[in-house]
Amino acid sequence: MSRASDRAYEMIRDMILSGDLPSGAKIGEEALAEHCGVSRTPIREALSRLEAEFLIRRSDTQRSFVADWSLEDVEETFELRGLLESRAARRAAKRISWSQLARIKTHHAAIGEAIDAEMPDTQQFVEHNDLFHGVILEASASAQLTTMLARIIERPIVHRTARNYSFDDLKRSHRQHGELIAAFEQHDPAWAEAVMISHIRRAFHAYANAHIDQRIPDVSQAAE
Amino acid sequence: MSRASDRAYEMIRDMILSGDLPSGAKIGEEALAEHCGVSRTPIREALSRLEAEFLIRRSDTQRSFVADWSLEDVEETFELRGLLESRAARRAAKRISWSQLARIKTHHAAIGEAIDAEMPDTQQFVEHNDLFHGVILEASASAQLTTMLARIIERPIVHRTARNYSFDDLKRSHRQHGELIAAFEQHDPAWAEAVMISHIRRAFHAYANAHIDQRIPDVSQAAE
DNA sequence: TGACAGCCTAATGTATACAATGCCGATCGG
DNA sequence: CCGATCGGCATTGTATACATTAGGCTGTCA
Repeated sequence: MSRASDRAYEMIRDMILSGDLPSGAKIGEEALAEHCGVSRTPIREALSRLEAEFLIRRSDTQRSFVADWSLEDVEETFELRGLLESRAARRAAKRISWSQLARIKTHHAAIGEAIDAEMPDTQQFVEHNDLFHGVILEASASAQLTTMLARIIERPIVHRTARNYSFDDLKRSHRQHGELIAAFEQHDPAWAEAVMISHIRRAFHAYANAHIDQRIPDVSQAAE
Repeated sequence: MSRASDRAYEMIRDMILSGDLPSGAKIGEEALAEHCGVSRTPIREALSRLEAEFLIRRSDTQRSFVADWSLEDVEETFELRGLLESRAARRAAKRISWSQLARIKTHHAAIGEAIDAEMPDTQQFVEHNDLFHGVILEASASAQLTTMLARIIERPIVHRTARNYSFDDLKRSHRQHGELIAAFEQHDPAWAEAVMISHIRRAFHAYANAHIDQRIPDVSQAAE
């Protein structure tokens, strides 16, 4: 990630995720270029990627804006993610290797440690949660599924989900991971798929409950 | 969108689909720029889009090659498409309006005419087949599903498809469309979803049978 | 006073020059 | 003769200047 366009991509993405760039804000290439300390060329490349990931949207005349997410959009995202990730789990159950299973158990254990502590270690939870799901994607052996999911997971909602988890949510998530492992050990596609659907569904409701009567992405009360 | 990069995109895509650029061929930006009569800037943009649509693959050092599609890759594509399009059908069944239903019936009738003729009118078949599926996507009311599917389905691929369809294939496709309409009229999500899965699945096997003991020549042979 | 038109500004699209980086071959040493 | 390393060459990454186009502002006319 040493290329300028990659750095620009991460900077802009972080600005959106952190709320520095509020929903609906207009994005000028020139301004971003100056802010990121690069020229417009890598900025344009970064914007393309962000558009593909639905973090920004473009007007009919190619002006860029930070995407604003309605609750319906959020539910759509979770629906799509559940669809793709459950299919990945199904494929993974058929193909997962012994070493992949071993790795997934390692991450499972790490997550267990993270939430067994007095104060749950969210950092460690998120990190190994990503790795856990990453192994499933790898085992699914579908480059296309992997690519499509990668574009969804970068989304703000997915990113913020873990923060909204209660302690019970974290434990339930961990238990579902355990059940996924059992399904993988049995090489049972239907089981793995069902658990994954449930897993993602739960994540959605955790999110929805946390934002029950709020307008969704207004993290940024302080507009510049 | 911009004119030069769009033209470049279409030109390169057509070269790939027509086989002028064979699978695995190396793609140089400079060479393409000269061939398309534009500079490298729009070429790079076109290559990004083509990569997102899996028509181009990039090496670890960003060299571009025409993607080579194994039979497994093709099946993956059909699997993904079936997954997304059946979900679109399910959503559409719940939401489709009377006027959308009317439009879909119009296209259904047009397809019927196209294949009832002495010589099937593939042009008309493909056109209204696109519109038929387009209405379903519209009725699904999911921008994200729509966008993702747009990246999977390349129109020229669909167009090429009709040529590989036997007369019976065309008639079966038409009958399945009729069943989809029935499911929509009943607003029966499960029914619509099931028919769509079957619809896409059958298309895959039509493809597989047509290429049963051939090395996959290129993407343009993919069937719907 | 309101609406339309034309210019002006600002933003995006494209071209080109330059920088950095990977690839390949040639040459030298074992 | 084989392998490794170094250097030139080809290709991609970035910057910048220029072209084009959208959108706003203002002035004028009804």
